[in-house]
Amino acid sequence: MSTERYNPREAEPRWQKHWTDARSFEAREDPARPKYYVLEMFPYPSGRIHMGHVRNYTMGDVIARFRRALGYNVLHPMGWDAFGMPAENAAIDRGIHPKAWTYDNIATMKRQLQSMGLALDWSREIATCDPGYYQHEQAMFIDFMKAGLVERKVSMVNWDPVDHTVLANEQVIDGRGWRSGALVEKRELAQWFLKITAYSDELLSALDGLTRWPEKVRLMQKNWIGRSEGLRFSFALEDAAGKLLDERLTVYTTRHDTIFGASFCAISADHELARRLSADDAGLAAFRRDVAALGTSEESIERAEKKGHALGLFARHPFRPGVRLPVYAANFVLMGYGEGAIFGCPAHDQRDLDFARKYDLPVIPVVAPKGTDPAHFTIGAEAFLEKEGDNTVLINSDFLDGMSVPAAKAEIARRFEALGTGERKVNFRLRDWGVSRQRYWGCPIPVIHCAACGIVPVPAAQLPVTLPDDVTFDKPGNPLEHHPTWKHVDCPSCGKAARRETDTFDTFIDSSWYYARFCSPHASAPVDKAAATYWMGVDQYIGGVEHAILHLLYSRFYARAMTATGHLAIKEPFESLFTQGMVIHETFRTQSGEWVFPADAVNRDGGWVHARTGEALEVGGVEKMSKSKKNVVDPDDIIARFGADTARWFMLSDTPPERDIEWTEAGAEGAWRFTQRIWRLVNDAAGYSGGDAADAALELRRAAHKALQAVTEDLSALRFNRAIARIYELANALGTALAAGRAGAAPVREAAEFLVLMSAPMMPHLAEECWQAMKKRGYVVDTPWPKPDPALVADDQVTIAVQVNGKRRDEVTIARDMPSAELEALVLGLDSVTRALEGRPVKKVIVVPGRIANIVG
RNA sequence: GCGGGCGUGGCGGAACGGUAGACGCAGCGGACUUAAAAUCCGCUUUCUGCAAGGAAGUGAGGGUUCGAUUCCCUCCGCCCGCACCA
Repeated sequence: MSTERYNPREAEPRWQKHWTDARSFEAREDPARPKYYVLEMFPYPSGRIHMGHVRNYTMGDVIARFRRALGYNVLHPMGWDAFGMPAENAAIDRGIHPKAWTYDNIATMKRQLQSMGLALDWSREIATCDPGYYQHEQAMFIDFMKAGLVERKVSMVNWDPVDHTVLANEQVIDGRGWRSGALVEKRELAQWFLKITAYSDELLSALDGLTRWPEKVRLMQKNWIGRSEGLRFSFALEDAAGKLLDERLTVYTTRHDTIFGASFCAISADHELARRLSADDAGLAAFRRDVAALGTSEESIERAEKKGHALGLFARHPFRPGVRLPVYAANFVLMGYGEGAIFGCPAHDQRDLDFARKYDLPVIPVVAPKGTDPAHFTIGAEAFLEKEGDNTVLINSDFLDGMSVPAAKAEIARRFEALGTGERKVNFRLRDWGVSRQRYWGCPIPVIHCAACGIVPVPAAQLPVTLPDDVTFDKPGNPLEHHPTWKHVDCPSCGKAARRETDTFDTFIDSSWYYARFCSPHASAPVDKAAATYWMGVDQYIGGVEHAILHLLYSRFYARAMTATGHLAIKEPFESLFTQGMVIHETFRTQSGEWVFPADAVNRDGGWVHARTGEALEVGGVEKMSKSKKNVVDPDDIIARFGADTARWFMLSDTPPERDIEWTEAGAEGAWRFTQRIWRLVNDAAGYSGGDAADAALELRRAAHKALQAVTEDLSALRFNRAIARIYELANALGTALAAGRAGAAPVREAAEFLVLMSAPMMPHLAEECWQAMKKRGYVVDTPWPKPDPALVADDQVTIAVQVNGKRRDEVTIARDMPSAELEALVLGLDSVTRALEGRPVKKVIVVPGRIANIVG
């Protein structure tokens, strides 16, 4: 029968309006129903959505619609991570106010997201730059202060000279600012810190409970937190003349077993002792400047040469009377870890060995493979590092000789503890979270600096501290600092003139609790307890793996801090995490190396040329879509050409969701053809009046129920690409049945209905349109997910392979419940088996019911 | 350097230790059409054979097993994370 083509341009906005008018996706707490909270990482309003957003939000939407059909009360909200530097950059570059720029972008991107037909509860929309949102952030910060989770300290910070701001360690990548790409310098500033390290152990151990997180992400967080068990102890110090000093030098080590191999001590250039001594030591002062200049720059990435400056002090070996170790300031010792001081054991640490060779210090091996003669065990250019499973013993180590490494560690720890100069200590790589930023477009830090009272939190009644709108961006640095009046306030405590904090929060704070705010976006408290208790935690969180450490670790910390201050009652915010792959695309460039938009590249006679200039083009690699390489495809264009359903379908087809997906024109056209194919099949099925041969009907019903079973399982497990393959199979089966004309109207309609309902999470507009074409009552969006009939899912005839010595030689179709003995007799009688045996006697027959029969001969 | 992951047709990819290559894309052939588009049907791992069939085949090599893409070991290649953390 002839049917008009399905026209998404007309149908999609119509259904979007229907869902909005019917408030289909507005969520309300309902204790009687099981809840399901699905959340995708909210976007930064950069201007327009890109294909990565399309993929991310489509996945979340499929889950939301699928869970809804399964009867869950689904919460699926959306908002904007709206503070951040690009808004200020736009202000600086183009003179647009950050607020105007941000809200314009939000309007554009909201329209784009709506055109995708997402099942979102827009009534819960939040923007982090809205005072209605950030006032709660400020209130909670003050609560955190009271709970001892906030600290102000002078610290060495990473200064981004382009953005004029401080970066967290995590925002420094290869010595460069994560956004500006500028080489980062070191500076000292008074900063606000959130004490995430108070939860180091907890954040680490709780990872074990996150069984529905990717193993990879858990491992990355584990390494980031970096727990190590070691010993902290102190050396007695003496001067060059051997006179004992009052001061002792405290070091941290995990290799206390190698204490007898120690040949020097080294402290960080930023160590308090080094600072003090540099006052009277010009050489040391110069050395400290050199180290600071190197900072986190490229040279250190390329493993700068180990360098030190002798302090003229000596550490007395704790177990070797008369032996003393020279103390250096060294460029490879980090102030931020342990005590900022170490003892060097060159034989068993490559850094220490490099250092010892340069300064001609002794190299004494103290650990060697069992059975090695200590007299002949020497160290060359490489330190001897233990590998797991090595069978080693201590040598050259006095009372430790002959012990294993763990036994030696235990003995040394015991002796230090007995002496009272050392203790076992667990250390973490994780540092406290510096949250101060010298920027305008962020949440103001709600404190006041008073000459008389010191730091005074802004009283609750005076919150929010809102950003002034009248700012200028004509000079570098923080506009809040330059503002004529904003920072001048009276001290809430003494009433005298005081100064507002002009720093704003790291935007990672904004995104560390938005998931909780979505539970009650209009509540007067940061979080409504009842709402959060009902909705939290997030049942399925979806986003890019680039947030594996920062955002996810901060959010885990925030959930705990909020719980500690009574705002929440959970620990882990995200029960299940899924990290989706990127969208990649072919690249094209001209002979002169300029990138060309794929839309401008045309294939002519087997080669690629520029559509307008005709210039020959080179095909580059398939890479992540990026504006700089111009290999981008605009979602608006795709939706205008094919409709949202096609774009959504393509994003889920073929490639597993965790892998990178390549956007191809051919693939998009394939998805488009399939939307039309479903439309035709459904229309044919709706008017079907074919025969009703029982076997044909049963075959189609089986195919439909099997597909339903498989798609249900695949969608539950987020295997979208497999679910789609199953839907194709059912479409093929239905097409075959329609062409044969023997299946009967009821089975055909059932198959068509399943086809529509199963594809609805991916192609919701088309599904509604098909539902109407089939004259079904109501709407797909309100229709429960069908249940497969187990009797139809299981075949009663099975085809099993017949193997001889593990090689497939034949196949037989038998009743599913045929007894093994009967099957054995059957396969032994096959000609193909007799031939393959070549006269050998049968030794054994292995029968796996329903799968295989293997004859061993 | 340390840690993790991945290698399957021309391409994206399927495959509870049990018939490798489902499904899609591309390609080839055919039907419909004045023609094209659209659509529908068929073929499509390689080698060999007229065919029935046979042989090889999941990065390479070995092992466990009646049977290995799947489990174990060694190596090669690619990707990602951390990177002086004592």
